[in-house]
Amino acid sequence: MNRSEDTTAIPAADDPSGRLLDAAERLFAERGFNGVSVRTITAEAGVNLASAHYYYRTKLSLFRAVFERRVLPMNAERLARLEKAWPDRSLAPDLREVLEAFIGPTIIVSSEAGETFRRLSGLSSTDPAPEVRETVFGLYDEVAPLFVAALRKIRPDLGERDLLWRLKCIFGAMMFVRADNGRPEQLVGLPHAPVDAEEAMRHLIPYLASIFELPPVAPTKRRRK
Amino acid sequence: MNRSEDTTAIPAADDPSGRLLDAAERLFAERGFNGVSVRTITAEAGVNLASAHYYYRTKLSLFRAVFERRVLPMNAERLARLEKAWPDRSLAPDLREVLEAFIGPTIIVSSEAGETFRRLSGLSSTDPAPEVRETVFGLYDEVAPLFVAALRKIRPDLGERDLLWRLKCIFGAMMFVRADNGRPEQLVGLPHAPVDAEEAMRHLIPYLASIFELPPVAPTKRRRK
DNA sequence: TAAAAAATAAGACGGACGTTTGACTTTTTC
DNA sequence: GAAAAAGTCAAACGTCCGTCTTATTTTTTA
Repeated sequence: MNRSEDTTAIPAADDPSGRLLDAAERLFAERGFNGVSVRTITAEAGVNLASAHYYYRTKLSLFRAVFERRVLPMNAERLARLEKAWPDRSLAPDLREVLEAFIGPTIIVSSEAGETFRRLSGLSSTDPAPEVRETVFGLYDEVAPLFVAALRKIRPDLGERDLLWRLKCIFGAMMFVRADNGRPEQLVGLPHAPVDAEEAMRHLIPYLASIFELPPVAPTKRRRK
Repeated sequence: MNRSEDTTAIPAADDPSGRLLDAAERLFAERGFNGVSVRTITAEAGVNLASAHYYYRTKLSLFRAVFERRVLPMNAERLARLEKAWPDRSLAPDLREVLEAFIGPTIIVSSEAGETFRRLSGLSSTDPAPEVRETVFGLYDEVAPLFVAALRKIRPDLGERDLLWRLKCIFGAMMFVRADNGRPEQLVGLPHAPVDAEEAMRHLIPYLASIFELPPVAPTKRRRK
């Protein structure tokens, strides 16, 4: 009804396909892929149900479109930052710069619609539906392996298991911050305010760097029975 | 059909209500609350559809029952360990012991059905459906505040924001490990094997302890415009 | 302005969902 | 062994789902 009031997302023109993207992003972020119906999305977007099919064919490809709109520029930014932090592949880059290149764009995202998308992508990486996770992982495949390669270069002394477990901690913290479920705020008695990207980076980088800089975890020798 | 082959969960007798619990746990862990229908659960359990209503009234209360069966003993174990690590509340407990008390039981869980439940509870803490998250959070309310209190006692010098962000990292890593989505394994080129609880603790404890032992993050001074 | 293309609309498709009913069967109780 | 309780069952309730068809309207093109 009100044409200008609730277009929170910046990109996408004010045509039906763009309004569908915006509405879908907002609703998927709140309730997840399977928690929202196409009907709800079209109603929120103020377009006819059939338009969703007309522009995006299926619900999953609408979801993919929502994701691609944000992830593709975000990945470009991550790659650019990583390139800058690691111009010479034969030399080890600086750990903090690599972490910033990898995590920074995912926290900031490229517009004020970031808050919504951040939540969505945090949710989706552990979405119970396999097709959702696969869609999301696929879109990160362009950057994530390079990040792992950089970490390997920084710590060639780490075994595969050590690398794996440090990655789990880094991804876990990153995804949890992005999903922003409000639980930690509830537990320390603070209000659940939107993530402040600058503050997030100020904490995340040293915390995650400290994990990665630890000496290798000695594997427990096979115990004698 | 085969009575003894696939009773993965230890507790719950082999009666319909127990078989429902087992089937529900397995299926919820695979596909999430909204990804499984009551019909699928009853079929997997080999009981009539109406039995689900007879024993548990609603799908959500079946979910809650699944959760309570594991969480209540797990919380008891966490409380016991925390009590042991922190007998005198006026003294600061040892950080690693507190982390072990809090995280250990969630990784190990009390039976070989732990693998299934671990995934389920990792998934559910970021489930898109609010009623699911609330159910889960509610069950952790008995222990989580005590854990935060212990952390405060260990580091009284930390400001609220520092505590908050360290909590986010700790919870994030813990939940990510429990959800075990296989992504890190994929990225480092290792097979996605079930979590080895001993190995998990060997890595998680020093990693998360190192985060918590960092000096306070200096808040950036309010910048002049 | 006529023809072609694009967009929008209403509605129905078959199916799955959570939940409930009411009749039937088994088990328990005395 | 009769009465009561507990458990099981098939069937249906109303609702919502993703998708698609077909018709109509609007816009573009020539």
